[in-house]
Amino acid sequence: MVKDELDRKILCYLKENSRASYAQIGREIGLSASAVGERIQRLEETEVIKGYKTLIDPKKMGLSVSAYILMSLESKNFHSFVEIMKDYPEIEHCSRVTGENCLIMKINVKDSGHLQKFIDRLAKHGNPSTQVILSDLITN
Amino acid sequence: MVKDELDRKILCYLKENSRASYAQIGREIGLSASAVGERIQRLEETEVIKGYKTLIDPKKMGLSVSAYILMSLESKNFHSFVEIMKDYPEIEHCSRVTGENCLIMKINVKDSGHLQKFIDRLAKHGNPSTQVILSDLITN
DNA sequence: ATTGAAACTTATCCACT
DNA sequence: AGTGGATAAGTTTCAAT
Repeated sequence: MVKDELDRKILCYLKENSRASYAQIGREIGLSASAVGERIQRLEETEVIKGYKTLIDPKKMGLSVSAYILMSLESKNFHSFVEIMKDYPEIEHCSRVTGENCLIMKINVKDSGHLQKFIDRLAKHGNPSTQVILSDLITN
Repeated sequence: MVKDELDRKILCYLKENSRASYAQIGREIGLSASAVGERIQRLEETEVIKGYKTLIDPKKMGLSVSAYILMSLESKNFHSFVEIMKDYPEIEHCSRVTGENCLIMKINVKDSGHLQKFIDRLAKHGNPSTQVILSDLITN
């Protein structure tokens, strides 16, 4: 899948600037644009590359409060909640983690009122524990 | 900054596919490529758009264990640790959250041995509490 | 697996609106 | 603030290696 140093260089470059052109990457690593294109196509097909995302500032979209919520669920509710959760637009990402049916999610909400409503909604299904984000120190 | 529905449509589209061409986005929302380009340039300048990232599967890079680590630090160590931490390649992202000098970070490591070493390194500065990721349920 | 050429598509600039 | 035309740059495909 990731064959050699050139693949790693391409991924390293794309990671931080997914809008870079093949030509630009090629100049950087000493390869023709078409070779870069073919390598990237292979990395996409083998799902080494899982997508190209744009980082948008939630604050500038009117979502001024971000938080991590840790939540444990009863076993019987777990899978139904996971389905319900997919329709919550507040959730930026969510992972299942070790511990008794535990989830960690990152959310973006308008304000503390919205946060409260969101927590109340979660509390119907489990025990959410919230930690509001003060600042992002590292973002890769 | 985000002026109207067209801006929101552009951001919504770019969010999930940051490699889309201006022409392609223009076709989608009924605008010329040059108009799309000008809007995106403005969204970049006003930092509504904070970057274009490629999602790479850590497992396919030989990083088979991912985890969230919650960590509280002593007040006097906090800022020096934040500087040290910036050189840890294992950290994918890290946020300061409410609570006594608390951090939440997401990390990717090779295996459980690597995880142990990493936790030991953190433990010199504070009290890390680790939750290994079993699966990603939502990724936006 | 990489190159370079050909054919096609896109980006960027600018005059016009 | 958007359009459309012109030009430079980029993408994609493919034969050759």
